[in-house]
Amino acid sequence: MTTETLSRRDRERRARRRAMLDAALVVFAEKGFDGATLDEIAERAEFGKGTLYNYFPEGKEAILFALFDEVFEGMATLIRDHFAEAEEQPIRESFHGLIHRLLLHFTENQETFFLLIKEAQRLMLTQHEHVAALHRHRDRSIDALVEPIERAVEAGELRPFPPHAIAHMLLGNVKGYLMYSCPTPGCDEPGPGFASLDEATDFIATILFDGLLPRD
Amino acid sequence: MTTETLSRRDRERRARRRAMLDAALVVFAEKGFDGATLDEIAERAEFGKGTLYNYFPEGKEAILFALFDEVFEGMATLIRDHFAEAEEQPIRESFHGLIHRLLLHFTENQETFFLLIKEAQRLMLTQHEHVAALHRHRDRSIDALVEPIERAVEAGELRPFPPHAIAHMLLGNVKGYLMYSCPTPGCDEPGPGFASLDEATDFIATILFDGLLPRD
Amino acid sequence: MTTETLSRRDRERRARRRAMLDAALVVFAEKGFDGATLDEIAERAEFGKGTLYNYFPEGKEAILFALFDEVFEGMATLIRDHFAEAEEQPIRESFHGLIHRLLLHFTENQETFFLLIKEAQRLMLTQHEHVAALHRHRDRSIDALVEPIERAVEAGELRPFPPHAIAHMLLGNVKGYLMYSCPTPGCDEPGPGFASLDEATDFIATILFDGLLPRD
Amino acid sequence: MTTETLSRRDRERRARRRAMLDAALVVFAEKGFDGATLDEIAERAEFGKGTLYNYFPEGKEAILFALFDEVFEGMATLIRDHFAEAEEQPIRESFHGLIHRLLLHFTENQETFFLLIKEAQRLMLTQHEHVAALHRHRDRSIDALVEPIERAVEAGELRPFPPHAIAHMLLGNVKGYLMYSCPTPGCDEPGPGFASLDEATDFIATILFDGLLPRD
DNA sequence: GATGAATGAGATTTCATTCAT
DNA sequence: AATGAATGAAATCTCATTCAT
Repeated sequence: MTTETLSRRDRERRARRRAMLDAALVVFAEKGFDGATLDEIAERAEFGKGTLYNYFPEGKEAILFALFDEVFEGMATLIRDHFAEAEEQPIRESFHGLIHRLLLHFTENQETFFLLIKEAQRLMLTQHEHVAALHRHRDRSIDALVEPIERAVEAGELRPFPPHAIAHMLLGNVKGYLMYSCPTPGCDEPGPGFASLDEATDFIATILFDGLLPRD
Repeated sequence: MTTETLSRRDRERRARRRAMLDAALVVFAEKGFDGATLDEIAERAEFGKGTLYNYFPEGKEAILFALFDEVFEGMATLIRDHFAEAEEQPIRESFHGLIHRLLLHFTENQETFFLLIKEAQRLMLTQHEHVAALHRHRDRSIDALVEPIERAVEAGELRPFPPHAIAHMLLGNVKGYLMYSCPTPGCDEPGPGFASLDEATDFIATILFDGLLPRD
Repeated sequence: MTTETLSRRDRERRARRRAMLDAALVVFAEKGFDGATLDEIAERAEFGKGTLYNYFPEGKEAILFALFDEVFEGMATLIRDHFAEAEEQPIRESFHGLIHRLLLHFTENQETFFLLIKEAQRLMLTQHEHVAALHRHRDRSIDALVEPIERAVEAGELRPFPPHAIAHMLLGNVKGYLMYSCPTPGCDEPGPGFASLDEATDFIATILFDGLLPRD
Repeated sequence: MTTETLSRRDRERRARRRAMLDAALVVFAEKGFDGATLDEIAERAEFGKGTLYNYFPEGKEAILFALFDEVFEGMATLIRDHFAEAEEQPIRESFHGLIHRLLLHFTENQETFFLLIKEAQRLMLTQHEHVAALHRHRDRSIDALVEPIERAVEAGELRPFPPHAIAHMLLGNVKGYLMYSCPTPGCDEPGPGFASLDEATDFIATILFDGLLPRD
């Protein structure tokens, strides 16, 4: 009945929630939201199906959105952390580093990437009641990018395009490259794309900052 | 019983198939594959639900893949046509024109775009038995791009990146821009992005060919 | 494709609807609304579970209310028919006859009676969204009674109580007697109450019209 | 550990049981047995859900039957008390008083009335394993009525009908009137029926003892 | 060939009950 | 003894597919 006991309960509760979200992420990433069943999620999480409803009383969709919370927050945090650390770098290096981090992040957390592509993008083109929430989620990553871009544009270090547009294109190119390089699932071949993350990073950064036309 | 009669039947058959696919495209684009029901498709096509099975005996998914056939073929044809017409142009102009055409195409055929984003991308990250077919579909557009890119690379007009990779990034940037500029569905606001297709085209072309760093 | 064909379809459709309602009545009467399952109703009706939803797309409750439609209409019709036939009779004979008919009706259609007691009465004491509809249903029987009662009251043949109240008590006494005389289900004993319907009718009519105090 | 301590425990135990039954009565009366959830009952009783099972190890239904115990016992006691107090009154006055008490009792304890109508009546028309217990419960009220009725019949003060039947009709008319006068739940209108309990009592007593036909 | 009613597998969700703390 | 999280059986409902007409 002491704080110790309470905090143990609390810790356990969080651990279970975590286990459920982990399981759900894997299943949603593989099968997609509609293809996933609560049975499979519960089984993978090693809980009874009903227990899911203790943690997410609003049901299946609430689990998806809880995952979105984390996934988008993770991306925004990564971006914010990067700029906090790379404050003094010239713009190209700074973004080169960010692209590298993002590629690494989504390579190491492929389920996260799949969830974004399969479910977040799909829902954003929908009249779903929570689209707005989704846009707000995405905008947290965009917003973290906009400020440094804005400064660079004002300093004349980047072409004078709308910072929002630039931010979207930056993330879009990372996602686009990952879609391209993604190996066909279930097939053994390694997938197209560059052999190393460094090369991939250079490729994206070159296109974005230098363009495909050779500069003499 | 003559060829004339037969060909009339044939024409009617095709017209019906067309009507079904048109209806399915609209419904799939709006609701997504899982959210769409055959009832709704049949009703919109003004046919009985059973008739769908006369034209697509393999069922719901067969309709989706028949749409993919058309949608990807349409994109590949657009690309091929463009290069057939723009044979003599310098590389930047030529691709500038292509980007414009693609933006126009997907703006005028938004359902097509939604289908690609919502369903084709999703399925490509799946172990679905027909992923390979999907990749082949996509590769027809890519292949139509690769040849001119290859020539430009060899002529030193483009940086020496793998033509496949370049082709993917080109299409990826068009899709990325469209995702960005797409208005929130159900909301009246116009959506972000540039006011005119020309500006959008310039934006994408500038990023891709000249890069975000100003050239002096 | 002629009217003949169409009317056959129509007849079949109605026959199926009938079979479903018949099955539902039996199951609802035995198990109550909550205790009944669609599986059991479908099985008893010898249809697939899904077929129920073709006929009652609004689901389980819609079936219940469709039954109420019939059951209340049946009761109201019985009352109206009775007074249409018994126009010239003195008031006591007329109502004596009605009581007899009602007892017979509910004895022969015990499921109907059970449905009224178990579900209609329960729902009427509820904030259910369709209570109002239920009251209107009941009022059709009451209304059919009120007119003759009103005339009798005005003619001084009945005590000057509100006709509505009298009508309710009349039906209430029939239901009350039936509740009393109803044999314990599942038990072989015959149930209390009078041996014949005639005696029961006399009993109810005597109480209602003459009172329990002997008139000298 | 002394008797005092034990009896305090005992008193507390009873108080808790009471609180649970009070909560259950309210919830069962409003939602019905099937519609009620143990969660809601526990919350209203301000106990943990598990605690309910310490007091009613047989579960939800045991709570319902514990309520029946009290409700039927309350009715029987009311009847017995009445006749104990009204021993010397002439039969009509005596029953007039009883009717008044019953109306008052159920008006003041509407949940009790709802439980009887919604659940007891329903269960009595069921093959439930405890129907017999329910009948026995009801018979305690009936039995308390039968004796005075029997005496009155033997004394020629009431018509020579079976006392059981008369007892049932008496209670049935009270319930019937209450069902009639009950306002539509959720609706603001006052409900039909007489303005005062006294008028209602006169109405019921007149019907039962004097009949609807005017005595000259 | 066109039709749409019939079908039942399979999905989400609820909730009485159990039991470790 | 009190608790409430865990549980899974069982319910309603949906919808792709079949098939008799």
